[in-house]
Amino acid sequence: MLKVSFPDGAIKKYDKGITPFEIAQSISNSLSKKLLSVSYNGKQIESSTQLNKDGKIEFHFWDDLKGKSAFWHSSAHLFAQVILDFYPDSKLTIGPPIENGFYYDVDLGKESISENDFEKIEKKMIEEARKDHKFTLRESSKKEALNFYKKNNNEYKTELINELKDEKITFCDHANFSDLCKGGHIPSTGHIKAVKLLNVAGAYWRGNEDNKQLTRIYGISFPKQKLLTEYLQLVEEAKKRDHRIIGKKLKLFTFSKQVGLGLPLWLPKGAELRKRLEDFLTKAQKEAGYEMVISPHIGNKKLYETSGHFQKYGESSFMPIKSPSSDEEFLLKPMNCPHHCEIYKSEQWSYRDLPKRYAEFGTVYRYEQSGELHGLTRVRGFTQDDAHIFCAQEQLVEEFEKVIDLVLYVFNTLGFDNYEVQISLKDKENNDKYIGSDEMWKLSEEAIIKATKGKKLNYKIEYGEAAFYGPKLDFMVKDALSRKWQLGTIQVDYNLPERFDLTFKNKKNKDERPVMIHRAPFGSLERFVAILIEHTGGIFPLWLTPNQIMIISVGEKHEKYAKKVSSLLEKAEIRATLDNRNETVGKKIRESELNKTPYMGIVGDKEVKNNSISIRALGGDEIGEMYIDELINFIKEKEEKSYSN
RNA sequence: GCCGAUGUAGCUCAGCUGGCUAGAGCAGCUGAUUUGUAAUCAGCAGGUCGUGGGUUCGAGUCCCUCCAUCGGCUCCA
Repeated sequence: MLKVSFPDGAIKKYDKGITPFEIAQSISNSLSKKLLSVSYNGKQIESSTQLNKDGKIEFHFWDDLKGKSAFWHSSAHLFAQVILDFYPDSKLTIGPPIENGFYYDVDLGKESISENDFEKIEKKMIEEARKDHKFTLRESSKKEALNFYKKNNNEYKTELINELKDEKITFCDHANFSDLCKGGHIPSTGHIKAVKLLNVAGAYWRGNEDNKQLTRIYGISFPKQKLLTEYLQLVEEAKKRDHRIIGKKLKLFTFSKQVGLGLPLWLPKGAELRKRLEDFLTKAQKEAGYEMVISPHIGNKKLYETSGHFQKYGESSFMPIKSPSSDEEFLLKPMNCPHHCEIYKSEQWSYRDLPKRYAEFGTVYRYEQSGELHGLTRVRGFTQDDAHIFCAQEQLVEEFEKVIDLVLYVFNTLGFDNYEVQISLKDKENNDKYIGSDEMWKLSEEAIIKATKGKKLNYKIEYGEAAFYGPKLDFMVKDALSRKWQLGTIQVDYNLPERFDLTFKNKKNKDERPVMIHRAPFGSLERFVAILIEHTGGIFPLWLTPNQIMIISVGEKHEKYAKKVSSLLEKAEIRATLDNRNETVGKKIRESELNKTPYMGIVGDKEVKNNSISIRALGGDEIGEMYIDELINFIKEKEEKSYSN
């Protein structure tokens, strides 16, 4: 007999060799029909796998992540089967489930595929799905597996098989189709009721630019047609929150071909909003012991040779600027750190002076590849809310923790609660991508991990994501379409202090090398504003919003009073805009709504008579009639509350 | 940089398989209207159809080049 325990704590006995599917069936028939996948002792298995050891069972359905991932993984198999029907000479590579759906990378050889081909593939997939083919896992030897892929010269699968350490290899079969696979499928294709292929893209084999580019097809599938419709609607809604669209509508920023690609132009409303963000951070930084510095937009090439940035990025960046009279060359400042190192060097420091914390809203220029540019999130000229902290080794972890506090304070105030904390370490296989000794790297990595643990953050380690001079702690936030962007970043650096020969006098009056922390809570103002727009849909907190209240006059005879109200508000430092146009009240309200103005104040006969104003909130809520000083207090109070922590 | 798609007025879009002076709404300008909680009415003006080439009697429409944008890949100091 076999003892199986359930998540609710119940333990039941079954005959050996029973399958999870049969267990589900024994509980209820409807349960087994919904069953998509199973974990047994923590490992995701097939619902048809015979159980021979005692263990803990967990059923997965559509509403949990493992259920979905089995569903999409299996859909990728179905896709692969159909792709081979239409393109028999193509070579399959990998096809994993992702956060929303799945993709499959295929080498189509001479063929190509476009979105016009999607419909026939989707149709065929559904046709095949309806035949309710069972997914079955089959063991095979390495040799057999290699032979199988030799037949169609699939060098990709061959490479994958050769890398597998196990002699036992598994295939997943359904219908007449087999794919190298380690398991985790839904019982049969019949569960798949709706399929949508989303887009085609090029993707390099194993993510390496030097390898062949394969065709990647993204798709998503559902157990009900209705879920697909809902999903597509959700995506449509999300697209409306695109910062590029809202930024245009709200007149926050623009781009001009004449000025240059990836060089944002901040319009008055956007510039003011950005200034408020800067002021907010400046205040927080002052309280945290930072000092503001300012450095120029260009720097001598030698400066970046000293820092090592030129050797690393010189070729792929804006070309040096030559001066008319000498051989000197200058670079557009691609980062602020070397400048801040020189600022540190301008004086002698004692251990008593440390830490020194230099902050600057430093505008930098980087030549991003053309295919990389993306609204405000990826640009060629941007302003970092940069700071560099120079401290003694024993201060490092505490300083790092303080920076974490600052980043979290910024995120909380702006309502970013859905962020991922990522420790970005170096790629151990590719040591030549990095500078600095192993010892320095070890110290830096330890400090970051220690501080992150000290702050009890839930973190994830990513290898190969470090900067070339040191590891980072990155705060990743998703945009409207779930793409992850690095906003806040904190980095430990032993390299630049070495390269710039930075020192301070320690207690024993000996020169000691400081450690450097690079940090930017926003990351860059551009990217931060972009993500903020996508999170808020353009409805900014009251303290940040471009226009706090729109004063709307009903008719011509109220214009004078409206003007008076608006100037009273402005005197009280409330951002009020007057709409005295010869338009209907309905139209003025509509436009104010579309501009996401938080409040509207209507003035007509009644208000002129009462010396008052009638307030309506964005979205239509009636707040009521109040006197002007009441309104001022009301807005001030709401503004205070709009800092969300 | 690479793969795929797209590119028509300031904005959002229509223009079928190539056929006479390229359309609409919004925005703009002018005039009327003086408005009470999401679009008042009328008139006017606005486009070398992304660029350069080609096919054709004829190209917004077909083909090629380049540029840009969008979705990915790679990259991201």
